[in-house]
Amino acid sequence: MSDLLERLRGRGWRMTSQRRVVAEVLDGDHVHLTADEVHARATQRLPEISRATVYNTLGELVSLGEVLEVATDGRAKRYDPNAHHPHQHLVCSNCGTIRDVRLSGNPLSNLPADERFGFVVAEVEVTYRGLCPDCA
Amino acid sequence: MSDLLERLRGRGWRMTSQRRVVAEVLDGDHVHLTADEVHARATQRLPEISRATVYNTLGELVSLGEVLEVATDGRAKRYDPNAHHPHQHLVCSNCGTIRDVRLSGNPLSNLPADERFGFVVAEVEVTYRGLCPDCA
DNA sequence: CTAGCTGCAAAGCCTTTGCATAAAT
DNA sequence: ATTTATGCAAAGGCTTTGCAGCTAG
Repeated sequence: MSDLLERLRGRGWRMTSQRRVVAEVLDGDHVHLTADEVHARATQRLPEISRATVYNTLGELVSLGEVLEVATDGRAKRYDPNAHHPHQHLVCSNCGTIRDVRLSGNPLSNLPADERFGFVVAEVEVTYRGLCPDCA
Repeated sequence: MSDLLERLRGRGWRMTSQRRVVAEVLDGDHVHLTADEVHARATQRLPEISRATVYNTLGELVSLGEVLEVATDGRAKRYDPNAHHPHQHLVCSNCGTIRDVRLSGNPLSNLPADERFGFVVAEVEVTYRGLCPDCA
């Protein structure tokens, strides 16, 4: 359990009950919820919260750099609150489950400047695809 | 220009004019088209081809392992015909352009067996995100 | 007070599906 | 002849948007 809410307050983020609930639902380790799952959990605490607000809030957290969007082929995007600790993902090709892993080296250093085709590279995303223990 | 069509014939893939056109449009280096772009280009050669057929065909090429799906956050999926030469992607966060790059080492070896959480890992996907020369 | 967030409902984009017709082997 | 692909149109999932009203600061 990290301090997502505290960080947001510290950045002067306007706080509302909806935003607080979204941030609370999202916070934690190995959390990779879809927008719909976030909405479902938020609804348990705040029955009137709308899908639009969940989407707005998630979009904002992503812009702020406090939450990462994880694109999984075909399925709905997932949201990862662990944006401040670089990590990689193990994704199950069957059920879509995601697990965080942490590698030793820095994958960015694998791409020398002279192979970047003029791109200004900001981040690297490493995804291991396969079957999770349950599906294998 | 590789020999996608030849490989497909060799595998006993039932050939139709629609499928041929899709495979032709897709073939080549540094090609990363969306389904809609494939349809647009295919339509130039074969005006009656339907979107459904393009989607069906793309899905089949992916199942056959001849084409890779590239998920880009939010935007439509892109299709990469270069499935037989392992490579990584440089993706522009602004315009979505994709470029292939080839690293020296094998990224899979970066994840030791004891950090796989019981997953049977089949492949690694490495994506470098940043701004392309035009957008930077 | 007032900038800006919320909820609703409608629309949007991308993709899939069902079924009758057409074509490949 | 038989099996499989095609096209159409409709539906589906996920996400965004417009706007009137509400709320935090």
